[in-house]
Amino acid sequence: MPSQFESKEAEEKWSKAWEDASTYRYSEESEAPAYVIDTPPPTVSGSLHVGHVFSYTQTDVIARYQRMRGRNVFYPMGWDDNGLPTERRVQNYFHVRCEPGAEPFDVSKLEQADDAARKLPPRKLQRGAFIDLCVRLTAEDEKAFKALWQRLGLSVDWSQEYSTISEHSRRIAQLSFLDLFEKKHVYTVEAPTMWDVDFKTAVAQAEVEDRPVKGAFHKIRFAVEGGGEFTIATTRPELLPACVAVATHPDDERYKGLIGRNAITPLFRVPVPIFASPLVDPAKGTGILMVCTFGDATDVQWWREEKLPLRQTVGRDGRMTAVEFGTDGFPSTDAAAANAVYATILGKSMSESRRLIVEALRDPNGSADRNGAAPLLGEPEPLEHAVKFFEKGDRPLEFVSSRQWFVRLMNQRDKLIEMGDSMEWHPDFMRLRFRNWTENLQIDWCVSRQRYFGVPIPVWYRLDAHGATDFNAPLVPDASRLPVDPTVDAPEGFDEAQRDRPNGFTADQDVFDTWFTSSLSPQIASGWTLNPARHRKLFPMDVRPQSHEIIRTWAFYTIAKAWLHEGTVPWKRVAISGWVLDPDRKKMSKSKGNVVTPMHLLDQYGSDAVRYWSLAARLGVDTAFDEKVLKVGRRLVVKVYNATRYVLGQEAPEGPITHPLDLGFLHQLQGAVESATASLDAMDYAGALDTIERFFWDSFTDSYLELVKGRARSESDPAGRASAVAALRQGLNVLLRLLAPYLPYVTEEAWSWDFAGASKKSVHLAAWPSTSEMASMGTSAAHAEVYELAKGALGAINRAKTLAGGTVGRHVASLTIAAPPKTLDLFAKAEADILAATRVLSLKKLAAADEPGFDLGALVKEIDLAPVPEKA
RNA sequence: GGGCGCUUAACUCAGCGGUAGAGUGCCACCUUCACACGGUGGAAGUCGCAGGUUCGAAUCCUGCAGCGCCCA
Repeated sequence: MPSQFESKEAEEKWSKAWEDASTYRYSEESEAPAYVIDTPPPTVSGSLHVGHVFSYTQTDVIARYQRMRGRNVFYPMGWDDNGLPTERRVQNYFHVRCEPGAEPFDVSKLEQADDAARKLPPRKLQRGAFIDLCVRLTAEDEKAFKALWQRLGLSVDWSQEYSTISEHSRRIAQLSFLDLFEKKHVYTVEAPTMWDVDFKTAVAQAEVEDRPVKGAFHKIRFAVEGGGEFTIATTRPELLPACVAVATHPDDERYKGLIGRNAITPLFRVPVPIFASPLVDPAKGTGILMVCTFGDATDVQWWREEKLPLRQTVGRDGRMTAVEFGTDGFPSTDAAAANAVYATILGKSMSESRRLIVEALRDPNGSADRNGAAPLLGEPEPLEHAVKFFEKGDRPLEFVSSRQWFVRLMNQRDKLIEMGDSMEWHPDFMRLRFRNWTENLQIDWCVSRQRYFGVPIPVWYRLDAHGATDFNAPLVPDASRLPVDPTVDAPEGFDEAQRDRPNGFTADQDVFDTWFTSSLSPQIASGWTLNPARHRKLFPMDVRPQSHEIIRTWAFYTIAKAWLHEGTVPWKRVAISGWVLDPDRKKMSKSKGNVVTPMHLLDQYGSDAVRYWSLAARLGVDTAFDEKVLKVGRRLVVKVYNATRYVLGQEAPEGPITHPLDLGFLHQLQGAVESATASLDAMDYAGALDTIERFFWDSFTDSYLELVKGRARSESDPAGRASAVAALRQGLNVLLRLLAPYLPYVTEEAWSWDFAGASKKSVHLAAWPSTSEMASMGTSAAHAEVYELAKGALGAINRAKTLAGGTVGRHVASLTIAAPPKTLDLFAKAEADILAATRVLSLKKLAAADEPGFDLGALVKEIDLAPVPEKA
């Protein structure tokens, strides 16, 4: 037993030992009931973050507890590697871009771009080469994550490792699509879709966030056909050429006369209908507004409901596309003037176009009625308003009409709410987040992405005799062929020569939204239809741990998939971890530069201490990062180590535990076990830790251990000595098991010295202390009274000693105590131990009146310290 | 605008109907044979504010304020 605990050495030694011995392996054969965890696959292209350590450790403690309870724990780990974050990381790391038409280039020797390379334009790569780089980089990122997880001591079964881009995951994702296709839960349609103009891809509602943006209300004068005018207010004057209608509230007296007539837009002089809609807020702006293709979601709704024409002027790159006024789609009463204005903004960005349009609106010649007044009234009024952004994007989203695949969810809303409500949420109020989101769903789930590193959508389309694509009858592969890449593989009944030829076929070029695959983590882990027996054992899973910001994405989509595929919930409970905030209670983020990385903390304090910090925080509660708590953790680790060294260093003949103090201590320990067990069963690992730690520190090391130190070495009382040492060992044995899920390294080290026995069985496979195990020791509440009295007397006498100017080591020449008879009775049962622990040489006892609720603070009547011995 | 959560000692947090708690920090003392990454003891809070229910409220209810988050 070395005198110092070296956490780093212990971490290396034991994480290797656990892996070598398959300590955490799920058993396919075991008869024991399974406990199944749907581990969140982290996005590996993201940087390691102290928040990872926090939430994943909270999962691990549950896994370890259930394993000790005898459950056959299924605890896999996945990596979410496909999707946009990886593409961005690869683009930046190698300074490359994917362009399907690029020249071939051998990327096998390509290294991280240096400063010189970054001065040149990014290298253009074909899709295959780009994907190779994505695979290469994610493999490295996964290594870093895995090293962290192993160092942290996550009891993951690494034989169940998966990644969301692996062949198996691609197969499951495509199977999911086929199932949804057969059940008619997916459809493709050309429709306005939220579109990121930088990433040039469609995004789903769940990936959209509102951000406050500074803008301005522009008041613009429109003419009315046949005479008259009115003024609209808009924050997006650049969409004036895309104006298709004007809307006002049906009850707004100011504009009632206009409804049903046509307006004429300024500059472009397009006649557009004026209609009434209750969605217009009369108090906002001027109460009458222009409807465009497409300024926002309401424009899309009006386009559908009012059957308005489509005037798409915003291109997929966020620039003004070529349109011609005076043609069918773009009528104008003065096409020449319209085209002249439009020519100035053609190909320009939104912000540039806005500036140019506002400029043009200041010119009286631009007005629709040419009455000598400029169409722009006054100066734009600055305001701050919420604008929709792709959560990973930098420019506002545009609504662009494009062909996309959707999963039909709007018709499932009620059922999804029901599914969410039927699950346990920890903490419970988190269910409201799910409900809130689901109730407010606006559109079906757009699952196609115009990206490269993802699971291909397994679909082809027929081409007719003229080479036109028939989107009405998509071709899907047989399930047995999956995974397929339709850009490489041909559909059944066709051969490769017919690709992109009249009467042949063409591939769907898109890949799935990352969430389409990550929402299948339970099915990926269980094997689903590929392994029905295993799936039946593992699904629905016991618990999904995750953090709260992805309730609307990850939890939501996973619940949706389980419902659409199998009509059930994916898990019984959801455990929501909080965030780690910086010391000022601000969210950690790269842009703020306040992210704490975990590795140096593990080096400095040890994994067990870092785990202690994570596990002292309750589920769902955001916690400020506080290094002090790591120190507390380390203190506990050292204390466990040293207490074990002491207890195992005591020697005594074999003998039963008979002393009332010893039995009383064990009785109280049983109470702690029951309390901790109840907390853990309710997912309250933090409450259990509090109970265990407090008992360990206060009751075990500070009280019990001090009280029996003398007797454990006694030469004159062999039976008492045997009892003390046996109880010390029993107490330590139980406490090490209670602490094992929290502090796996130090408890394993301590356990290995003796309790592991000849078989060297890990503490992590030992049984969680049970009520029956504790009950067999013959303890009772009466014993507990003796123990509690002794504990209290120890404190009272120490207090008196300190107040008298003594120290703990100082002997007490004489002590007089006074208490009611019952207390003195209890005192007598542990008297020798109490006097030894407090170094009292002579004791006088006075009987006080027998009053209930005697306070031990009044126990000591007189105390005389012995003289300090001369130093030798 | 609707909803949720938080507000307890200088700090980080427990407690959630019955006499205010822990750890850190602070102060004093102590190297006692497991542990100075330690021990013993001490000082420190009108439990955000205002009402209400109750014999009794940090704890339940209502309102308000501040902070954070979710949704629109």
